[in-house]
Amino acid sequence: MGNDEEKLTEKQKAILDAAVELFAEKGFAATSTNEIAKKAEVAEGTIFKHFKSKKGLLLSVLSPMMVKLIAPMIKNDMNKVLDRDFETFQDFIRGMIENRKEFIKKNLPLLRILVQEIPFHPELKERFIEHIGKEIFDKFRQIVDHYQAKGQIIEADPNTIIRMVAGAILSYILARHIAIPEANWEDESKEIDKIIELLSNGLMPRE
Amino acid sequence: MGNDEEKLTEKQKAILDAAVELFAEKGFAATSTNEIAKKAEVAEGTIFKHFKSKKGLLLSVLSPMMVKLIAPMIKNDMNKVLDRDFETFQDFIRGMIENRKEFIKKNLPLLRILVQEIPFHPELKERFIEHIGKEIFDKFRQIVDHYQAKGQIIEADPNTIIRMVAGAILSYILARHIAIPEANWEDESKEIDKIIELLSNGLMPRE
Amino acid sequence: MGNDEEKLTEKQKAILDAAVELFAEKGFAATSTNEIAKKAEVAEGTIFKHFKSKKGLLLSVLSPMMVKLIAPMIKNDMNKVLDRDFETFQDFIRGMIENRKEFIKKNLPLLRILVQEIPFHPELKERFIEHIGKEIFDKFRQIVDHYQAKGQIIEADPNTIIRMVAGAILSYILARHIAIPEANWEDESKEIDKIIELLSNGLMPRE
Amino acid sequence: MGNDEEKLTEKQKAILDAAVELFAEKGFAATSTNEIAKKAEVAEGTIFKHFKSKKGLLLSVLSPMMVKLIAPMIKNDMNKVLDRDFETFQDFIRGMIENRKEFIKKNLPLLRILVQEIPFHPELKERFIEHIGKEIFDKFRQIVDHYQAKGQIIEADPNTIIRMVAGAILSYILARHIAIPEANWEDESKEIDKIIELLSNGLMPRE
DNA sequence: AATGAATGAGGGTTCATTCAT
DNA sequence: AATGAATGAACCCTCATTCAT
Repeated sequence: MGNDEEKLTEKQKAILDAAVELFAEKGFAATSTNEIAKKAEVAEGTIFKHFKSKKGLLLSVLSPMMVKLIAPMIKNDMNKVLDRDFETFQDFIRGMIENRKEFIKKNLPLLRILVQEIPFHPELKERFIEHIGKEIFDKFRQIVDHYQAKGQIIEADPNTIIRMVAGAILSYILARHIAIPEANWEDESKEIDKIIELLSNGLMPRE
Repeated sequence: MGNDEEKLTEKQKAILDAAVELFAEKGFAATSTNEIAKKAEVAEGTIFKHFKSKKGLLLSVLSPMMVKLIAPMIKNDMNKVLDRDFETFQDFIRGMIENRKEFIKKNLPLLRILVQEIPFHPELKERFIEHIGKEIFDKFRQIVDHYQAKGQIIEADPNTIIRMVAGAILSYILARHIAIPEANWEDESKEIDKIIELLSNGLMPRE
Repeated sequence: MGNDEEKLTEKQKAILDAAVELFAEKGFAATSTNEIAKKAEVAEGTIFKHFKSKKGLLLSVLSPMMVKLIAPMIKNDMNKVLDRDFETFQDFIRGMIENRKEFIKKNLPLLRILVQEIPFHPELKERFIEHIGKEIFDKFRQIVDHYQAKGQIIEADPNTIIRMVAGAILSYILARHIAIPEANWEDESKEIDKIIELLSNGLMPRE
Repeated sequence: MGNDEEKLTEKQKAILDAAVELFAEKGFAATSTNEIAKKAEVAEGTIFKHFKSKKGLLLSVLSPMMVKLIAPMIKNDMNKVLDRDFETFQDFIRGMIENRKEFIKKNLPLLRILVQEIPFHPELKERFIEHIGKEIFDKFRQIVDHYQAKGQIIEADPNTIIRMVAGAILSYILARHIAIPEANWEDESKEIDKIIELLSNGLMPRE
């Protein structure tokens, strides 16, 4: 069920695509397998042949995105930090965002489903926290340590720092792409600059 | 349907309480009116006599909390700012949080339902944005202007500032009370101090 | 339950009126007591205080009309025939129609309910056939005998004659007042004349 | 939903049969889909898979009979009249009845349902009047014209003539097969003879 | 591998009726 | 006499899932 995209048949892909679209639009519980089958132009039985149950379909939908969103951070970003490809913490944040921007935009519906459904599926939550949240959190912590050691960021509680950074970025993504996409937003990289600036320098004027 | 709590009968309260608990636990779509009736120790028909439909029940559950969460900000906080009861921006944020802390803790399930269901109910979203979101956003903007005029916070884009503050606070609430309440957290007011400190001074050391 | 109209309270009348209107419009089974209560501006419980059950209400609605429609025929028409107030069979038919015209027009909804519901309520059917249908049929038969004896109508099977007359009149009422009231009809008494003419002289030309 | 009988599966036929029986016996509104399912020995869901809704089932029940009852009149009877297969108006009526006798007897329950439900389902009424009633009425009118031109029937208003004939036949069918089938009826063709005789010669003796 | 007819449990909702007030 | 809150059975319908083809 942890399908690598390459091994999927046309029908399987059609089902997954339809499921993503509908789960994101109406929520998992409010989407019927019948609707999915229709949108995927597939018989209802076919869904169950491939994914065993509706829940299995949900997991198959979410699994690959978790991996793809998280893995590069652990593999690449960390190394780039250690190899001094990111000289400053700001560079790191900008780089991290830049690397995921396209992926996130393409997979917004998936992210939405993940965020929506995690509270209702303990296995999902557990899997996410244990295998992914912790790992990424650890990596992030090491990165914070790294820049703290270099004296680039202050000696505050790393947890709070991480939450602050994550909160700033996520609240931006949520506001821009999900909550009020209809507002007139500036160019994306400018918005990101503003966030990074504020994050690093705070809200109070420097003397 | 916009019930003042005082006018509710025992049964109505029992239904609302049961609904809140179950909606928060399993989500709106995955909760059956049958379950609600059982938990409220009421006949299923009674629910529909009072709330017309399952969706009507959802609205009746969410309406009062929206009002109670938002109204005081507009009425009280703003005045306190103008009356210099909050000397600094930090004081304002601390005061605002302090005033809502109890309410939020008592109504966490309701907040959760609101956040979970808003994406799937356009009327809800509209009502929230139009009648509440805009008003509170305007107020907040005035407050930012006020402190910017006093030179207490930098001249950055107010939207970004607001998102930053809100993001920091919400990510704390989410992390502490919903996502990983099982982590070992420090005393709440200390955590709040850390957030405010970081928000105002930023992540980079002041020389 | 066989209420004489005089003894009814305001509420009872309101209930009966509302019931008549709704039963006629949507049918007995498809009308809810709740609707009746609302239209009668009465509490739902009140209906059951007075009429015991929904079916009881139906019977209370239909009982008086059966009596009023049928009784005069037995009491008056027959005597008029015997007293030679109706010289010919045609006079009799015209008189009978004339006497009931107003009543029927005013009570079309009731007639409709009666016709609609009789097939589904054996007691109703039985009561109608036993106590009313037979009596009126007997009377009618005597009348046919009377005019046959006078040589005014042919010696055919009285049953067939009665059915023919009744069929002609009813199909006119149905067509004009229920099935296609929107067609452009001639003046009512002219239509009646045509029916009587055709009934008595038949479809074939008299040489 | 306008099913040709041939294309129906066993289950579909069973459902339709059960529905006809129950609708005729208790009326559409008073028949539950649960009952139909049980009588058809089918799961309740199956009904809705095939007929979409209870109302859809009603339409599927009635549609084919409307067609089958009416179509032959337009196609065959008219031609027979023109081809002088029916020399007299009486022949025509007798032929028309004869041709439909079996069908009507087999489909009495269906006729009953049609008559009972038409008043409560505007689409049904409309469909019947527009697509069927008008067509058959026009045909019938042409036939009356035809025989009037030949001098076989009098020059009265064709509408009245049609209503008279239809009323006579229908009141016979209603009386014999629905209202009081328990009465002791003569042989059917004799009854028909009597009706035709009365229709053509009227109630008054020809000197 | 794929279908879609069939299932029956359970969904939200309405119902006639009761009963304390 | 009148109310209307409360009931729970029954309503129509949808659901995820199965299975013969």
